[in-house]
Amino acid sequence: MANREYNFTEIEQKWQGFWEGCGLFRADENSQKEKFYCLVMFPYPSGTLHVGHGRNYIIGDVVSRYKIMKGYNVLSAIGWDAFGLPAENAAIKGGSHPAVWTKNNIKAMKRQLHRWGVGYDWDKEITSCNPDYYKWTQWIFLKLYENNLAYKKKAAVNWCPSCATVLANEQVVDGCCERCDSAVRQRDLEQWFFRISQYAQKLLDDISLLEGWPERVKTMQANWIGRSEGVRIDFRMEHTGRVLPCFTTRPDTLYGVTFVSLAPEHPVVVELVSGTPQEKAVMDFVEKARNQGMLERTAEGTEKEGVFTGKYVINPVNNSKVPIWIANYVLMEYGTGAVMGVPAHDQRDFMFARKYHLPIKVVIQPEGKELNADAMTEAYIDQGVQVNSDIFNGLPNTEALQKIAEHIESKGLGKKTVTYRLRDWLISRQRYWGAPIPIVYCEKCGAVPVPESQLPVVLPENVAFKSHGMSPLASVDSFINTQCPKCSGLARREIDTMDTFVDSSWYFLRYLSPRDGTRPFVSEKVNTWLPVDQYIGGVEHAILHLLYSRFITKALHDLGYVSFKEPFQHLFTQGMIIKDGAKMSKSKGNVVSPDILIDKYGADTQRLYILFIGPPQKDAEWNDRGILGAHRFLGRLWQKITEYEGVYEKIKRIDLDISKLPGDAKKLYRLTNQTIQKITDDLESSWHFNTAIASVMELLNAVDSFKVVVPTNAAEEINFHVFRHTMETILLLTAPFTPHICEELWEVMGHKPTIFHQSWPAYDKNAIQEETIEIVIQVNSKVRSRLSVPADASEDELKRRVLNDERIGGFLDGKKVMNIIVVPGKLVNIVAK
RNA sequence: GGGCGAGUGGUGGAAUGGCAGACACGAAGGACUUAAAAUCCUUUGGCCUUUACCGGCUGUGUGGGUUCGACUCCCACCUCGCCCA
Repeated sequence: MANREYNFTEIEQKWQGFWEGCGLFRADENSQKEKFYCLVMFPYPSGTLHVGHGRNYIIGDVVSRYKIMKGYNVLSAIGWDAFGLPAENAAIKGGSHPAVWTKNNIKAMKRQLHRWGVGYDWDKEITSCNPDYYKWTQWIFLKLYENNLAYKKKAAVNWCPSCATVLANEQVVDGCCERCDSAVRQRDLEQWFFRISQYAQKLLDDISLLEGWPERVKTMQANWIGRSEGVRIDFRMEHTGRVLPCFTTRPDTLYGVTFVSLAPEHPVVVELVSGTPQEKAVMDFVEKARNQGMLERTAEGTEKEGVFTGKYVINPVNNSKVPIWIANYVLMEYGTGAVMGVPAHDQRDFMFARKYHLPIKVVIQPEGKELNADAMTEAYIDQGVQVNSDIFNGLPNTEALQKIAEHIESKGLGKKTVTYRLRDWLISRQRYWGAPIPIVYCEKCGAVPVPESQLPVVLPENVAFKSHGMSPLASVDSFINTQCPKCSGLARREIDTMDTFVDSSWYFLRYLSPRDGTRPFVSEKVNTWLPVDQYIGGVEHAILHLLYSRFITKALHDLGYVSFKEPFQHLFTQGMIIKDGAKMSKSKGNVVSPDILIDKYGADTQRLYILFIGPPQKDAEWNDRGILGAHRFLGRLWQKITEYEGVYEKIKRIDLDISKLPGDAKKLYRLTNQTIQKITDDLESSWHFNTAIASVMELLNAVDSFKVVVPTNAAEEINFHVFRHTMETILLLTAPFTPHICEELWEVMGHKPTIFHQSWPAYDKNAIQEETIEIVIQVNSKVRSRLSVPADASEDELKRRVLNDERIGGFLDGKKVMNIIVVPGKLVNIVAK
């Protein structure tokens, strides 16, 4: 029989069109089936996709197709995280307008997604830079603002003096501007914030609800939120008697305080030194520290530096007078911006004290050795017993920690406090290509929110991009000048735009009603479809995007818009594809383009290789030649099935019964059923696509040595039945990975499309059990022989046969059998001396 | 410095207490071909032994431990990656 050629280009186009036409991925609103919301992180349209990106979409597609076959009503949608800096940078460099640049990239990437054969409900496509989307991003801002979850305050921003512009954090590379390399300074500007810190405890507590999340992502989130319990201790300033609150997690070291240090930004600094001899030195230091940048200031290797203010505070528990210093390693953002210095028991304080010759006082002695302040070379931070601590002497420090905290609180000298590392979310960007913040400033009324009826605040298109100076919006008069919604007087619009993480923190709600012009999302729909059953994306979003999305969901929940507390039930983080030892990136020049490979081998080959390359949660090294193995497998599958094209329809179907099959057929039929079990297991439990594919390859290898011909007698017909069953099973099991070829071959085997409306194969329970098994015989844990026995052989039977084994006899000569260990179904180990 | 993850043939990887290296890639040899590609067959961790078969030893970053038995569990260490300081 003449085989057809495997023309993957033609086949892939044919089936992509077919699925689109039959609406395979169109989620059914009225279905009785159980819902399954499968979500991949929507891409930033940066240009074109490389094979590393592909992993995300292909995994998502495998899950969607598998769930469709499992009988779920699947929702799988895609969109574009389309606001962002690269588009604007391209415009500044003299390229096209961000809108055009973005639109072109979306077009290119959409084509790539189609060519991979990944299926989405394209009717639900959303683009975050379109007014019909960002109108609702602005709506969310207003809701947060109305509920005191959005506010404005002065905050330090990154400022490049040479470009005369504000920089986003990601534009600051090693403390310098990414464009001109000049040192970035901190500058105070009015900034918009979301009050995520108000949700710190809920975000922390509800991590326990995230059962389907990787442990490490949950740990990263918990660390980022950074809850710490401690005590606010009110020191009094000697010269005024006013309170200077210090936060500490170690109240047990309170008697060891020998100085207090303030953050350079601390508001009390100016009044402490103004008009004093220290003023100049202190203010110079403050200026220097502020230009140092947070990261550098707190880095372990950085020199701890400080300056004395000339003033003192009184330690409330022992009335000792200690100097107030300013120190670069103290941050205003943490605690109260003032910390007590305990050099004997804190390493940074220790280094600081040694540098500036401040006293060191030991208050915790370790068990069994004597600390001597003068002889110490580093701080003692571990546990011990209190000394020099008045009424707390002799207590273990862990106990004293509680007692001193209670003592402080009962005497009104401070309060037990919980602090979080999590800061409020700074959402304003001094940038053009983002959703405008819907606020206007009126001389009479102040900051006034734009009423919902006037949304969206449309981003003007006709603007000039300059590499220097303010955001392009600052010079668009028609945008800036407006009427106050309250008093109709003259007003100016806010020119800052929103962080793109705001756009992406709610897009999964919009997929359910992407064209609804009256509301951001339909509560009944999102309450039905969410939480997302499976979220798939890169681990690089483990903190920010996922935390922001959780926050927005919780805020919407508390405001009564959604009924669920968490947006994502299960999270899967796929590993990166590495090439030449590095992450694929344009700048490194190590990207592999999917288009060339699809032209040469087809999308199915590429999908199969990406899935076969290794376990998907781990990083994997790309090998250009490795793809050949995947292509060969598909070629052999094609060959095997098309060889009998036309025969399948002629042979009547019968039910197979393993007990009636001859030897070879029985073996193949059993292996086929075992493979169904193995693959289903791999997909359900661990997502080990690589081993799933390996076992299909093994099955196909087994088919190679199975004798099958176009049947002319009853025996040949039995074999053909078994062969057909195996090949159909292979197609069903492989369809989620390589959908086009499987769909085509399904048709070749005489079926009507689509294979995805077939149910996932179930294995024949009678057919997976082996009749005879091979038992390994060990002598002193070394394999010495093998034995073929019935699967149900008893332990005694095994022992008897093993000891009678002729090969084993030689190894037991002159030895005494001490013990025989039998592992049923696996091995027998004879321990002999 | 802390937390988490990883370390297995020439390469990607498999095995989560029971035959280490499944399945692939690459390589070597062979078949087909005028030739090449494609395809198919055989071999393929290292060392030793043997004409050959059959064998033996050794081997999962390093060093200990638990166990009849350890890539797998425990302790210490080294290297790399990520996150936090």
